[in-house]
Amino acid sequence: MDHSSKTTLKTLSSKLGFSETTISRVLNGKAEKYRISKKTADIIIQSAKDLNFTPNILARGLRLKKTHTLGLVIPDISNPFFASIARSVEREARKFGYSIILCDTEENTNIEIKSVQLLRGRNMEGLVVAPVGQTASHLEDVYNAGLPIVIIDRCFPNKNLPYVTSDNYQGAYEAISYLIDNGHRRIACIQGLENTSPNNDRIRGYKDALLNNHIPYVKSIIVGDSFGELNGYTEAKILLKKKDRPTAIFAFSNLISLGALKAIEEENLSVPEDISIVAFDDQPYFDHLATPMSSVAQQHNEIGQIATKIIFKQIKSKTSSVAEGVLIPTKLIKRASVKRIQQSIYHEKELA
Amino acid sequence: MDHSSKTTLKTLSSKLGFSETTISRVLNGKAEKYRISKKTADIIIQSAKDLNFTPNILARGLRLKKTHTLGLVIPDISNPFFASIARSVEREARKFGYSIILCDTEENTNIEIKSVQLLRGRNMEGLVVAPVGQTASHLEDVYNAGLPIVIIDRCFPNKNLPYVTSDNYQGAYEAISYLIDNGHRRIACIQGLENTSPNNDRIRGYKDALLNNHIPYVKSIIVGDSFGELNGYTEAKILLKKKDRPTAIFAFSNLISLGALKAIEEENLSVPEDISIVAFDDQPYFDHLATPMSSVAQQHNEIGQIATKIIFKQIKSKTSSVAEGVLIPTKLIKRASVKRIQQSIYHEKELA
DNA sequence: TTGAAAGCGCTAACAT
DNA sequence: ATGTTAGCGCTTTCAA
Repeated sequence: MDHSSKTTLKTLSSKLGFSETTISRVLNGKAEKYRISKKTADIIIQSAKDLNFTPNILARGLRLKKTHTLGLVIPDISNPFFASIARSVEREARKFGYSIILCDTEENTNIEIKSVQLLRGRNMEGLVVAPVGQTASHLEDVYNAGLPIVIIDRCFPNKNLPYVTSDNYQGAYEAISYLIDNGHRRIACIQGLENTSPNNDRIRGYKDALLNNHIPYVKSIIVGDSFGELNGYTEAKILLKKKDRPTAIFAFSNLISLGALKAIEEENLSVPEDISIVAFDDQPYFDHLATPMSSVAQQHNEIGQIATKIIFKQIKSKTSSVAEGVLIPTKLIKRASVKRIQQSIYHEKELA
Repeated sequence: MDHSSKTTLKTLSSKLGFSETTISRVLNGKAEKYRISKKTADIIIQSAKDLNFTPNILARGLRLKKTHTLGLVIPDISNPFFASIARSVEREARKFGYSIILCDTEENTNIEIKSVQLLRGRNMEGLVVAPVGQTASHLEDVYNAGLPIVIIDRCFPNKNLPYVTSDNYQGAYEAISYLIDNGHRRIACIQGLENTSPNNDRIRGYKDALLNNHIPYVKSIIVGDSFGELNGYTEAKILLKKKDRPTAIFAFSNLISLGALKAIEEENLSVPEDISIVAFDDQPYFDHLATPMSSVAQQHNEIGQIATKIIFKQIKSKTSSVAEGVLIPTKLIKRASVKRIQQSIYHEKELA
């Protein structure tokens, strides 16, 4: 039943007769160091408890220039991919006594820029950023200004910025190889936001897999422009109505795959009989879909945890040296959504 | 290419020759009010921009006792239900220039208590809390101490605490009525954490629906103890092996329903032929499951948004008066997971 | 073993 | 139309 006015060092000081300094020392565990008598220390500690004293973090932060807070910037926290990552970042941070300010940028670069600025003003000790898009100078500025930062989910190859991402190239390469091994040749990609590193890397993996299997690459079969569900739906609709409908779709995100499924159902087609599908990013419910969905699983926990560790490393070293990049391996999960099909009689291997 | 040392009012003051006060005034849009000459104002604004000045929020917060920050306490941000809510809370807060500190309590009351304490120390202006469990005195203390707070997802009927939750009673009542209308009489509940308001209310809805349809209530058919996926799996396993296997399952959360589906598949049974199922809380992928899942949809956005509005109302009024509670209606979504079955020949209506 | 004083960066009250 | 002073609550010299 404490009064609503907060207890401060001053309160305690006038109550107990000791100086604020002494009280501060005791309450920060420095009693030993300053050889404060056990008796004094005990009194102070007890009294602090009784009066429900909690230090004002603002004041401490102002004085120490330490806020014990990290900024977390995410394009969409309701996307389970980012939610999982947020969870592991928060947990890892909490382990070290740090809190998280969460900024959702709604996939909007302007909001992202504002958020980063806001977080700087709020004296964050570090930033974990899953950037929306194609631009990164505002992030580089931050890093160069000495504020610890780590990019997740994407990276900017020509910028000096630490990052943690899945090995998108490898993941895509394996997924496409798997489809090819099952006889697919007309494999469509429904991509996400163009000119972002995950998108680029996945396309590279796609192309290389085709190349290594002597399958010609047809540009028109890569479609789409966003990682959202709607994009998956719209693009799948169009793909399915094409005369030379693809035999397989590679969806660049879990949301895209959901949208594609909706389109497939609407067209009265079914997976995998009429069309096969593989999604990037596994989800817990993929096992229970009408047709269990094959996917490229990303290690959400690892991404968040390692990113946070990198932040702490920077905080400790206080040097924004040469940025390190970490690639987290993906894992191909084979489920029923991929059908083994007859190779076309025009397949060059058979012609040869 | 600014230097890494931060620009402060002092910096600007010595650079421009104006006092910190004047600069502060201009930069806070109070130039008019203090009749500061346009020329001066322009110089200051320009210079602030050039030197990339951002006010130190800690200092301002310390001075004004305003942090423009809300605490958001969530049991599991990777649960899409909470992620959606977090998103709408963040967005609503941002609209009013507020930021969010996110605390994930991992469904652990101790972490929750610590988080609330932490957030108090961090001078949050308000708390949005989705409590883990059955205890609430730490939350009531906060409210009584004058800190704005709103509970979401649950409520504590005998505590004076503002809350926003779905109308769990009504949602359950409708779901069970729907099952009954389809001929089901042995309807099992896989419940979440007991003695929490959503759980209690859903059970009340369940019982009343049975009662109004003259169906005897069998206690042993309500099982389970957590809102997680594992609980759904384990309890479904047991239910399915019973001699008088229920004809329908009412899963108290989206995660529970996922776990139940897994068990059903493992037992080589299928939905809805062998067993019908309805889940509380709709998810985007429910449409695409092996059997599209009937569900009681909750309005995630509304919950988050209204909760945040209530916080702001409290912040403005500065009185922790009598707490208001808001019930958000749910919506029953009928999909293929419910089968119309023959009524037993022993049904009392037919006997009568 | 303890305290006094200064200062982190900001804004509001009180001058002029 | 602008400046001086004080103080938010904390920690860290420096002093005793």
